[in-house]
Amino acid sequence: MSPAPKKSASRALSAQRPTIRDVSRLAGVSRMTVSRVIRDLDLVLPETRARVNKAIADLGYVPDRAAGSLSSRRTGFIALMLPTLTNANFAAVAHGLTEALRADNYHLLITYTDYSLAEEERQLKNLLARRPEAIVLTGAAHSRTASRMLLAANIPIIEVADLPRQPIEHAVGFSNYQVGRTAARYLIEKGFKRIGAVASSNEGDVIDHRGEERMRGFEDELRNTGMATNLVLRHGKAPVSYDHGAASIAILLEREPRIEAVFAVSDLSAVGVVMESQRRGITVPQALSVIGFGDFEIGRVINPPLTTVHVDFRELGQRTGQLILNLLSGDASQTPQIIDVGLKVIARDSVKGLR
Amino acid sequence: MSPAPKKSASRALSAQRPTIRDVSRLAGVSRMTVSRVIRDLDLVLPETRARVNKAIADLGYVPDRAAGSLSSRRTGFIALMLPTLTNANFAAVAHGLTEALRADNYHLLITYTDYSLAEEERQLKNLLARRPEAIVLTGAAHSRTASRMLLAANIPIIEVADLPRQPIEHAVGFSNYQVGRTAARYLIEKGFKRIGAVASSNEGDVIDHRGEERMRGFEDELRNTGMATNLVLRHGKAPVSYDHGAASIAILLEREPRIEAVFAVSDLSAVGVVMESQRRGITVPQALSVIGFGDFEIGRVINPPLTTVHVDFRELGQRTGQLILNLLSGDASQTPQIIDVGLKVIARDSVKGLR
DNA sequence: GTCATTTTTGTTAACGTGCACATTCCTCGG
DNA sequence: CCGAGGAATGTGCACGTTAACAAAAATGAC
Repeated sequence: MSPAPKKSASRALSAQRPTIRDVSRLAGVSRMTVSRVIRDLDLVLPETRARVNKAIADLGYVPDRAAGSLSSRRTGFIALMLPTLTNANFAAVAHGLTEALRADNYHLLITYTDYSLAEEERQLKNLLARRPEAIVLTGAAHSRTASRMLLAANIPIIEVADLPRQPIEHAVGFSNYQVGRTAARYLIEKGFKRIGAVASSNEGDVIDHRGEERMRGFEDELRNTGMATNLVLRHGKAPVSYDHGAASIAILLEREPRIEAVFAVSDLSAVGVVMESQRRGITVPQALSVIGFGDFEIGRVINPPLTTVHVDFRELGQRTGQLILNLLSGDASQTPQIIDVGLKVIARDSVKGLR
Repeated sequence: MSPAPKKSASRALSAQRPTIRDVSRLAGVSRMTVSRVIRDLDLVLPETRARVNKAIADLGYVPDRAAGSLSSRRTGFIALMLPTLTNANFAAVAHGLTEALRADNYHLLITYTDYSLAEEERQLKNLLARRPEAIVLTGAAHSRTASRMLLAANIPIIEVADLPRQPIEHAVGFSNYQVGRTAARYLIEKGFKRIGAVASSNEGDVIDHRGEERMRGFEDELRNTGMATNLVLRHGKAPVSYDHGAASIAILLEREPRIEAVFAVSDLSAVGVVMESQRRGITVPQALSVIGFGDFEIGRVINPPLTTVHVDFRELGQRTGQLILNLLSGDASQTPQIIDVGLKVIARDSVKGLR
């Protein structure tokens, strides 16, 4: 007499999370209609829509995007791979990207590699399994397998921050090489003769390729102007910090006490240069001029305020987001886009006006 | 004679992304065996495993976690909601969390709310549709619907950073109230009499609830010691910054030129206080002592270095990650865990040693 | 050599949704 | 009052994987 325990019966236990089917039953419509209401496809009669929405609210139904993704073949994920989040500029990229993508309800999948290529490869593998619709990463260097995986993924690839000489596909950023040249030019035009620079070592397992590009540009500009590059110092491990700058300027001062101006590969390092100099009684900018890169908040706050090469990373993120939206909506030309957001020197007080 | 065009035929177009089925055919095994190889379930004969791995490599197969999630009912996502990423401490939490979760191959789903409750609610809805297995968010305040959604999700909820008086479930953090009390106690014990504080306004649409807690603690400690609280200033909009500190100290100096010590709700603001004071010829710490909160890098770098209340956010993230792993592996007690990671004053030179 | 185990592999049926198409219902011109 | 055409809703199946169970093959104790 008692009915055989059917599967549908056991499913009826309300402990289960409600599905679109439960909503459709309660509202007395088909699953498809519920799906339409959820996605706002407005081919639904207002009263039907209201009934469905009530059912959704009553049941506390939350759509399952994994199931939706599987069916529609669109995940709504955008992958973002950064070297670290503990860097205000990279954080700003993430911020700008989010802003641009928020309206279209894309979800950012953020990972960071701690500047390790091996980790990048590992992360990438995991990331691709989530089927992102586009992938954003910092340019410069990737492992062989990483590059292959990227291309095989067959989705838009956008390299950001660094503008690589050979972009994989699209790129939004600035030229680190130009940063170096610009900084050198700035110091040269101010009339300095004994010009130095500090960066991390370009040997070892963790290499700051972006910083190294800046150094290359700096050295090239010095050479092109017929100036010596013997005060361009590579020292210590990436990522550079306050302590790195302090240690580096100590070395440089020993090598050439009459050094006039220094470019630091990052503001963080530049601040260390300034502070250590002051500690030794070398006043900035009277006795030593310093220019950094990145325009970190810290540079605005120290005394004297730091002259620096500035890139708008937030805008960089936003433009990347817009590019992605264009690419995915399909109305953009599919030819690789290379967008240079440019850079500029922000003159504060840490560089003396010789001229 | 010609076979009817079966569906399987059209699928055979190699343009399609390979699935586990393609791998299984090429390797001459069942899909299940491939699945086992992928997930490293080691009930597979080494030679079979090798054959499968070769097929995977040859096809460039990448598993689809959305399909896997649907089937296994485990997404491997951990949701993380922060007010912003543009804050070194929150970034450190994300960093610590990632480190702890990396080994178990969980994937962090990071969003930020820009300190807006409405945005938090919106984000949360999107997040829950991704079926995270746990959700980490900054404590303090949530909207009514947000709280309801959180509870209905039926997954571990961990509030971090702030230790709420009424945690939703688990919490890992420190007491902002204690920060305020500790700062006040520190200044009182140094022997200062005219003690002030600067924070953002607690009125308006964007309220820094955490900062307000610090202020409450600070005021309570002053009151408990029988001291005046008329120099506790709430001014301007959250989030506070360098400029906020500068503007605030200007107001306080007008109110009471003989003010001896100031607690700033954040190091960023504290630095502004220091700089603006110095600009006005008020030396720190001789004429004015300053203590901040957060131990941001900037505080280590300014002159004089900033005394501050420090919390180890990276460790906080790591311990949160460990808690999650315990909770999800099921061998932890399921009773709500409240973990206080503590705090400490880092004495530098911005507070004068009266005693 | 037999049979009970253990190890390895396979089969079937979900998981929850959206696409493509089909159906029903309504409106309106003639 | 009929039928064309559009608006609103419904049906069946596929998306790619894994859990649960079943079967086959290998191993070993006696």
